[in-house]
Amino acid sequence: MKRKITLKQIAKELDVSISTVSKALRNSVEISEDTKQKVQAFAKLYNYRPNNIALSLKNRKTNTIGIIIPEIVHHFFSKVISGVETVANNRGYNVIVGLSNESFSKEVINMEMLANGSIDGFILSISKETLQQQDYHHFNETMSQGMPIVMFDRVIADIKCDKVIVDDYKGSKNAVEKLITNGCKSIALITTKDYVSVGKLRTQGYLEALHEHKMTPKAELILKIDDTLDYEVHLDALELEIEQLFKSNKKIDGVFAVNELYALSAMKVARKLGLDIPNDIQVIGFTDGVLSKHATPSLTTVSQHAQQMGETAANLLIDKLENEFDDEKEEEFQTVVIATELIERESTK
Amino acid sequence: MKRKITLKQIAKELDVSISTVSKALRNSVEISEDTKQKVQAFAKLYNYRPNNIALSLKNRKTNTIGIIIPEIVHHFFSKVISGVETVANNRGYNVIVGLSNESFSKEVINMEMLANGSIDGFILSISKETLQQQDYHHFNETMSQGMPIVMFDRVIADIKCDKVIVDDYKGSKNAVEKLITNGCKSIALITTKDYVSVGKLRTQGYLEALHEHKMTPKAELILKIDDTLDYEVHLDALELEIEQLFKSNKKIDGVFAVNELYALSAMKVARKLGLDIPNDIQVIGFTDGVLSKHATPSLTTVSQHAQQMGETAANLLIDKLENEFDDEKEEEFQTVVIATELIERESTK
DNA sequence: TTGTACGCGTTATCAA
DNA sequence: TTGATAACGCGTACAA
Repeated sequence: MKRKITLKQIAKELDVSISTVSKALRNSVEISEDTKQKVQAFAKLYNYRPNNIALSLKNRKTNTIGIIIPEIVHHFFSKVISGVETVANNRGYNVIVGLSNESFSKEVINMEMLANGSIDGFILSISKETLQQQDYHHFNETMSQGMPIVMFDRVIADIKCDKVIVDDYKGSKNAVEKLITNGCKSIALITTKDYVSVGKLRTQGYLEALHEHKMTPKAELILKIDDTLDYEVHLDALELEIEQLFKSNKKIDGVFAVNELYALSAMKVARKLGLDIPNDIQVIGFTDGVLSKHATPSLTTVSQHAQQMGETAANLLIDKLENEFDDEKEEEFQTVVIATELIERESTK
Repeated sequence: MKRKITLKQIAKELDVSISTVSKALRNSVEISEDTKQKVQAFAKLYNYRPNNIALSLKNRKTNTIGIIIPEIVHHFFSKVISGVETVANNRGYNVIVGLSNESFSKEVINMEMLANGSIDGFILSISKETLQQQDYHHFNETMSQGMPIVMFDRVIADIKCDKVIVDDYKGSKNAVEKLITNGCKSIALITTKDYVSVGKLRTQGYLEALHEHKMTPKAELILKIDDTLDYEVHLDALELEIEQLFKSNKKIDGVFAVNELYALSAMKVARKLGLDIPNDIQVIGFTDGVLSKHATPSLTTVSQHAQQMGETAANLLIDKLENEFDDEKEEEFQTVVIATELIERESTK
């Protein structure tokens, strides 16, 4: 078990100084051809590679970006990571992953852990608990230390940083309009509590679509789910609530759900009640997931282009990292909006 | 924009030496109470945290583990990461993720990038291309440099390192036995080409189960899919092949598929051909995925306990990292087998 | 053309 | 009780 070879060892072996070796390997004109050849051959033989950590320390730059997400076992987030990773790798960066598990304290701890020199900047999506508590000091502190943050999907308007979001509002509006165009007269909405910003925006899109088509929103058609519950319990409760909704509003002929699971649950309950999809009831979900594609019937959804969100976020962050010259200028932050796309499948006519 | 504060700056501010500050912060008995208090208060005020990179360089230990997987947008792999991350965080480690995208060269490049000091050890699952080319030099080189590797799921018997695998053989055998017990007389197998070790083992389990129940395996009931194709093309081709299989073997009353997608496709085709599940045909898949749970009918599967695999791998790796005292002793490698579990749902009787 | 010295931030050892 | 020094591995300005 031989340790990785260092400049020092090469220098010793070849009986030259460390800096000579360093220069020779970087093909400096200061060094004679002879020495260069000798050193380079030796380095190649022993497969010399500069130590990243030493470089990071010296350059005060790690070439690593940290990504903090609420959950990794989730198609949307893993797709975002995939996008980040692709761009990061192409531009010479590594990606280090932290999971908040939707917990405020884990989010804080993870960020502190990484902020102490391990990374150059963050890409993150805020945990539900943080959104609820509305405690954002850790983001501001991180940035005040000169570490840039790019937020995606779950963002906060008040925080000054780059952001990548989806046009939740417009995407939802389009989806609901699609249902209206398809002839739905009584459209239910299955959404989350309002503190999740995206849930709120998607709800607004729903309302606006109804409004524009002179349809009166009815409170009894809007189901706001408390998604802080344990997953299994949540799912059962969800189905019960949806069943209740359908039973007390027999006229429902369209459902817009703000995520994939809600949409699938709606389809399941509808089937159970003997309703045909899409003839009796049409359903649209909001997501990029695999479930939609393979469901029976397959689910029409608003696609978020998660991969593209990740790529965009990574580019924004790396651009910022590599353009620190404008230190004096007032910092400018961008918010990139990724267009959604309605993917029509079998759950709509 | 204030940079993170360092020992040096604190020392300068308080007009003491760097080493005094360092010792005071670590509560050394060498330092007077007075000085300690002064230094600690100041450090707290400025939120001092030791720089990880400097520590890594000094200690030659990064407290970071690298995980290389073929694909992150995949329920199984993201669950493994989740397991790794949980254990790693609890034991004071960070996780840095590299994706091979099933490509040999990306796997090599990613590993080289991380092996140059960024991490202390690897957890990985081998890419398909690597398995096909059977070129494993990068694993051996990495290990010969003293960097431990723990492989999971897709492993190679010849490589000497710790491994975490699932009892693919037994899991498959159990699944097929379940079908037999449930009365299936003609059981089809949908599997991958043999170079994917897990595909091979699962095929063997299938054969053994038939054998033990004195059923003769028939070549025409075994469908070996070439899964190197592009995903979309692959899926269409897959369904065609399955349809062909069903049409030319009308007696098939049971299907065992080595992954979730194959199983779902089988169900889809069966439905299309007017077969009822589970009455006409019973289906079992092999995986941990979400699809199985939410499919219609929900799919009986062999669960791999991906999360547990990740946790086990992380513990193995960290144990090894923290027990390097037995340098002289012959290194011992373990292979931990995680038991599978048959999760019965609606696709079997 | 080569080598010395320094600094990145930290800790450990030894000297004062 | 405190401080100076060396070392981790590297690159570079400057001296020889």
